[in-house]
Amino acid sequence: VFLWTALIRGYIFNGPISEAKVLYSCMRRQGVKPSSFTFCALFKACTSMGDLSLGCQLHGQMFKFSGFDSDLFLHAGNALIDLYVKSGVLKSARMVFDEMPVKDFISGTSLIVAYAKNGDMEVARELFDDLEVKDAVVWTAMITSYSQNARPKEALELFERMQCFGIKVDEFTLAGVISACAQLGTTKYALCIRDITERSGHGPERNVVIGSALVDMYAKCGRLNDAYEIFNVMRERNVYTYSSLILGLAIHGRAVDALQLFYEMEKTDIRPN
RNA sequence: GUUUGAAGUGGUAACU
Repeated sequence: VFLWTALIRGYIFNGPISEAKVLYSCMRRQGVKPSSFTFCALFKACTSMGDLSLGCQLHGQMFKFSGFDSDLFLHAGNALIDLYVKSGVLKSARMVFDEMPVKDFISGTSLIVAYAKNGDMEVARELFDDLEVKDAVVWTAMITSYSQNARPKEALELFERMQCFGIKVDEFTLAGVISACAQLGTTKYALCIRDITERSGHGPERNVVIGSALVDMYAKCGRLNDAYEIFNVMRERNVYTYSSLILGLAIHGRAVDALQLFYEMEKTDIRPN
């Protein structure tokens, strides 16, 4: 079973992936019992091929070989959840998750993001609260989910808790939090988050995402001079950066400046969308 | 005294 699984993985890595399926059939014909490692590899193959129905078949077969240690089943379960989430069958993904004796934040994060994208923040939050161990990724996923669902207060509330727990904040977290501050449109949070950003070492000079988010935030707060200041220190800019500042100028009655900036953008190789 | 094989990698910015 070790060799068969290794071979299947080889085909997933180097292709053609469809060979993984053939190998599994051969393996079964020879009476070799697949392990949790085998299923893990196969689910991964299904995900890259977009073959949901094969995944379902294998899911059924996996029950016949129960008796995997629960900590080994974790990996296969996560791979299966990944397949279901990416195939858009959230219900099946959730079923697998609920039936896993040992869960972790890897598939937990996938599910939280999937529910949040459906606008189901209550379920997402429930999953989040139920996770016994949380890392920076799942904290960030939950915070940006609130942010993306136009619930900035909850995003900031959670961010505060994250800091209390001493979880390390990175540029992904900051992007979501800055967006939340922009939605509130008040200077109160803006200055505080600016400070946190500076201290984090992910300043606008080097990071175009953080820079654009800050430009947007200041623009929404009506602090256009600060927005310009950020814009000017940025080494790299993109269509988000320009759009954020143009919009900020436009909604604060500075139409001429907005157009002026648009003409400047046209001189660069950044194309308007 | 030391050392041995295959597995899940999820979260980021504007407008609409």
